[in-house]
Amino acid sequence: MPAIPRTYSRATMDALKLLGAQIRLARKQRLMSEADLAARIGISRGTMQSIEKGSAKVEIGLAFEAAVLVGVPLFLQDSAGVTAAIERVEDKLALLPQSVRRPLSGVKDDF
Amino acid sequence: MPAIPRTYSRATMDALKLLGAQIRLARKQRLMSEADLAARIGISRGTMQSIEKGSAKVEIGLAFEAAVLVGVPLFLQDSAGVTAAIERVEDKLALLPQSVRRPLSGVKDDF
DNA sequence: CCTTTATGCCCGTTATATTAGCCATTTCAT
DNA sequence: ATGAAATGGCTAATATAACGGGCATAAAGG
Repeated sequence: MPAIPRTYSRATMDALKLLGAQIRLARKQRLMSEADLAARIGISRGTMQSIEKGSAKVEIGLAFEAAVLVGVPLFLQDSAGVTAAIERVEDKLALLPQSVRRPLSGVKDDF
Repeated sequence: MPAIPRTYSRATMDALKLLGAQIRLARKQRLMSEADLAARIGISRGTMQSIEKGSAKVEIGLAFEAAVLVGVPLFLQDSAGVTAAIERVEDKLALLPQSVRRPLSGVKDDF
């Protein structure tokens, strides 16, 4: 057992729950059983259940695969905009210093 | 080694990459080091790096925590709408049969 | 009604993510 | 310039997620 059973913020758990519920809904709309979807992804039915239950301890890649496979949008509504969004973020990233570093004097922590 | 090194769809990897880049960007904007953010979440720096790298094999809960902590929006722009969205999805879910079942005859698979 | 299937849940085993720690390198503040 | 800190990448050890499999219940369709 973990010394401390790790906690998650409300926002995280809400997001997980939402994602899981969306997947479950979309799956049923497509008339797939848990076993069907699990097989498509290449995971066990148990893991599929964890995903739909909104468990925090599943591989993010598996959860995303499930979402993609049943048509639940990730982050952006249009999947076309994702690559563009990646570039945009990475452009901004390029403008920042490679390593962050607080000046020794006090700074404003937020913007 | 895994018998089969598991593959992920393009859409999934793009979403992962975007999430990671957004977290990295937001972290730097807040002048936090990898170690800072990792400590806040309660994870190792190595895992933090995996998250920002967009690895598919991190716990989804940890990745989401990182996003939340630096202010990267999950799925919806307004965090207020999340709970409402959950209810909406679960309402729809309630209207569907508890267990899906294909009629024996051919059905339209999509809507 | 009765049969078939989907779902919920549990357990032991196995695969693997996470960790702490370390070192090299880069990079920024002074 | 130079020193302190951030980042990148690696390792062995440990924690734990994912699996297979099984069983019970619910529920849909015939």
